[in-house]
Amino acid sequence: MELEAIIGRLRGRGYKVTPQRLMVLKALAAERHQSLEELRGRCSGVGLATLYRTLDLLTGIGAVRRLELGDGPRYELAGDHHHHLICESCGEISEFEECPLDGAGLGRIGGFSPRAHSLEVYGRCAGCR
Amino acid sequence: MELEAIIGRLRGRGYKVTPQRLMVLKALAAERHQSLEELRGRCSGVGLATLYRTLDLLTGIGAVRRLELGDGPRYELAGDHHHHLICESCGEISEFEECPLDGAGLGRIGGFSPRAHSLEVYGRCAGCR
DNA sequence: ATGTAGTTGAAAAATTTTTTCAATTAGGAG
DNA sequence: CTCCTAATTGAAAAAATTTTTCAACTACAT
Repeated sequence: MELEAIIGRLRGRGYKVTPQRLMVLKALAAERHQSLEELRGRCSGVGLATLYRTLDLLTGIGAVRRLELGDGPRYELAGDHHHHLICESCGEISEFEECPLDGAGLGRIGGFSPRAHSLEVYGRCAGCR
Repeated sequence: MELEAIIGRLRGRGYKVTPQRLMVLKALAAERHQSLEELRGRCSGVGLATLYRTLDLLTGIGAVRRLELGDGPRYELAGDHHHHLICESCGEISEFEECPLDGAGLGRIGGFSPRAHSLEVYGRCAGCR
């Protein structure tokens, strides 16, 4: 399970597995690309500072991705590779899994060696056309 | 010239071309992906609020892109299509023009019709390998 | 030259994020 | 199971960032 792996990674690095951290992880597992406020809602009892600290920690160990999709940061579990579609009309955010870079891939670019990438696509969702 | 086009667009939409706006535009033309502080440095005499307002305005009319590359927002003229390489070791930001999506292109994705996209590549720069 | 809507700077307000610090707790050692 | 200790937490304060307010100013159409 996804969460188990993250918990293992926390323990492996000497971090404690606290109820607060578990709560944040479960909140993240419940839905993708959530804003801080949404996470707050799902993590009642977890202090604001702890929420920030936990997201920092999880981002640091690669368990969480911090997104900037247009209005304020969002967070999601970093588990699977996918990209975001942002509707410029209604603001809806959706995902797609078929990475357009899969085929072409990213070889060395100049002297730069890629490790990861993020791709955001802006346009209009089905509903808004 | 790039700036002329933007100035035209401002006028066309009923915005005034003020010395402050020109100063911000020239600052943006001087270098890519600048932080607010860098822009501040190049725009002496321009009030902070005006700088924010101007960047907002220019972003609104599509003349400027606001970037989120890792630590704090950055801004650049939206003129040409390019993407960013972010070195995870030293933080250096560089660009590349050859868009990997050029060939494959982005057709309709599900019901979503793409208008633009942004791609950021994280890895290690030549110097850090 | 004039009038006016748009613009500006400075300060205040609002928002967001980080830090501080005393109290609490997870988890290893015995 | 109990103890111990370093890690963690919450609340409040502080810091950083962004937006708003408002009176004075100015670009530019007429």
